[in-house]
Amino acid sequence: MPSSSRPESPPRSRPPTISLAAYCRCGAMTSARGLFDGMRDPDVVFWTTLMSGYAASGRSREALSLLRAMELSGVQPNVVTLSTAASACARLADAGLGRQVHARTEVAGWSGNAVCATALVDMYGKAGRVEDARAVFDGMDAPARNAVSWGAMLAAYTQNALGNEAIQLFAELRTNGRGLAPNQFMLSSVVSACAGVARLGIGKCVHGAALRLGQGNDEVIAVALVDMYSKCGCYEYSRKVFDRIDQPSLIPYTSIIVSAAKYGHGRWALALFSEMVDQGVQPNDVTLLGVLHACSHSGLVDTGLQLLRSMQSKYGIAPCPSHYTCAVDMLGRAGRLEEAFELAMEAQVEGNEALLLWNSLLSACRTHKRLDLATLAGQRVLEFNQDVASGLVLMSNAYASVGQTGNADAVRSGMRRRGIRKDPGCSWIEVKDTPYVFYAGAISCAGARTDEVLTLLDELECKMRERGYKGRLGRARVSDGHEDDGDEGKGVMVGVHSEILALGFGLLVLPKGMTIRVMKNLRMCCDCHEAFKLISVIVEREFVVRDLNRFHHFQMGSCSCSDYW
DNA sequence: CTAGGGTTAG
Repeated sequence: MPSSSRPESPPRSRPPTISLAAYCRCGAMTSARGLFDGMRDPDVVFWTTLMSGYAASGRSREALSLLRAMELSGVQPNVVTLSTAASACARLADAGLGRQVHARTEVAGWSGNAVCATALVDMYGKAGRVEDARAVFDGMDAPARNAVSWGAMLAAYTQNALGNEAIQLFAELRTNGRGLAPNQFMLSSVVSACAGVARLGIGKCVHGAALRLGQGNDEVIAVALVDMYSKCGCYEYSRKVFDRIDQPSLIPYTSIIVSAAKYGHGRWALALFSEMVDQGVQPNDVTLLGVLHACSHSGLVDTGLQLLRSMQSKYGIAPCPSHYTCAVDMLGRAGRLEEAFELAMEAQVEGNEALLLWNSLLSACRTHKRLDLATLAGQRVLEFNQDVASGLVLMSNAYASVGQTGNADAVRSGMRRRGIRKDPGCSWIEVKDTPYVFYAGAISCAGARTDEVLTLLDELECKMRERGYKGRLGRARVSDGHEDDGDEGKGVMVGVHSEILALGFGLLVLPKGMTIRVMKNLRMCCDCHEAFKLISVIVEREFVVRDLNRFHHFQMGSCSCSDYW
C-alpha cells in the first residue's frame, strides 16, 4: 500500500459501490456482507457485485442463493447477474442449476450476449454436458463468438476427454473463426487435447504455432507441452520444454516429475523433486503422488514408503486414498504382497477409491501368482458390486496364471452368460497425423495392406524363433485372458494382440529410421513385451509403446523399464 | 457488477 498524503478516510465515507467492490475484490466477504446488509434498497449492481464476490471466494452456493433473494426483494437480474450465476454453476459443475440459469437468459432474450453465452458454454462443459455446451456455442451469432468463446468451447472438449473434437474445432477456427488468432488459452487447451489422445504430429504443429505466435514463454502452454510430449512418448522433448521454463512453479515441476516417473526415470524424478524443494516451491498432493509413482515404477520401494510416512510431517500433506493406492501398487509390483495387504487394510479407504485400491492389489497378486491372496483381494473387489468386469477379468487372469485354466474359463463364461463385458483392448498408431486403430485379432484397419502385415508378422516370428522366442505372435496362442478378441465363446483362442498388429502396420508404412510409437488402452502383456524387444533387434528400429499407465522404449533388444513394470 | 487454459495412482 502506498502511503497517502491525504488523511485516512474511513471506508464508509466512500461511495458504497466502490467499497463493496473493494471488499469483494479482497475476499473480505464478511465486511462486504455487512455493508450490503446496511443498504436500504440495493440495486441490481450491488446485488451482482456481492454475488460475484461470493463466487470469486469459492462460495458458489451462497452466490446462487443471492439470485433468489434479490428477486424476492423485487430486483430483476441483468445480463451480468446471470453471467455471474452461470459461472457459479460452472464451479459447482451443476448442470441442473445451470440449466435454470440458461432458461432465464433465453427468456430475458440475452442468449446473444457473448459473455453470457460463453459463461453457459463453460458451465455445460464443466458439468460434463459437452453437447449442450456445443449447442450454446453453435447458437451464438458468428460475430458474437470471440476468442473467449472459442477458448471456452475448446476447453470443454479437452476437459471432457474429447481431444479429437477439440483438435477438430481448433481446425475450424481457421475456417470459421473470422480471422481470430489462437491465443494462449486456445493453445494450451489444444496441446492438452493432443496429450489426451496422444497425437504427436498435431501436437508438434501446435507447438510450432505457439512459438510463431509469440507464446513461447507462457508457462501454462509449456506445462501442456511437457505433458503432451511425455504422453506421446518423447520424454526428451518434455525435458527440453521444461528446461526452458524460467523459475518453474508447482505445476511445471509436478508435470515433469510425473513424466519422468512414467518413463521409469525414478532417480531423475527424485532429483527434480529435491531441486523443486530447494527452490522453495511447496509440493502439493499431486506432486507427492507423482514422486510416489516414480518410486513405484523404478522399484525404489523403501524410498517411496519413507515418503508416504513423512509427507504429513515434512510437507503438511496428509496421505489420501490415491497415495495409499499408489504405495500399495508399489509394494505389490515389487512382490511384497503381505506388506501391500497390511497397508491396504491400514489405509481405511472406502467406496470407489477402495475398489481401485483392491483392484490394483488383485492385479499384483496375479502378476506374482499368489492365488491365496488374490482370492482375498478378489472378494473385496467383488463386494463393491460395481465395475465388476475388471475385477472378474483379473480373477480369471489370476487363475490362468497359476495354470487353473478350468477356473479361469468358468469366470469368463460366467461373465459372458451375465453379459458383462470389458472394454476391448486396442492399440493405435499415428501415420501422417491420422490415427489407425487395431483390435486384437482384427487387422481390417490395415485395409489393403492386411496381407502384407500378416506376411511380415509371419516372417518376424520365424526370425524370432531362431533367437529362441518360444511364444507365438498370434494365431493359435492360448488366451491369457489379457485381451479379448471378441465373442462367440472362443475365449481360449486369441488372435494377434493389438499392439503387434499396430507395430506390423507401422513397420510397413513408416519410413525406416523413424521411431514407431504405439498407443494402447490396456497394459502391455509380457509376451508382447518380449516380442517387441526381439523385433527391435531384428529390424534395428526403436519403438515406444504407451501403455495404459506408462511407457516402454524399446531399443536394441532392451526396454527402458528394465523389465520392471 | 460478467465469460476461457496446464499437472493426478490403477
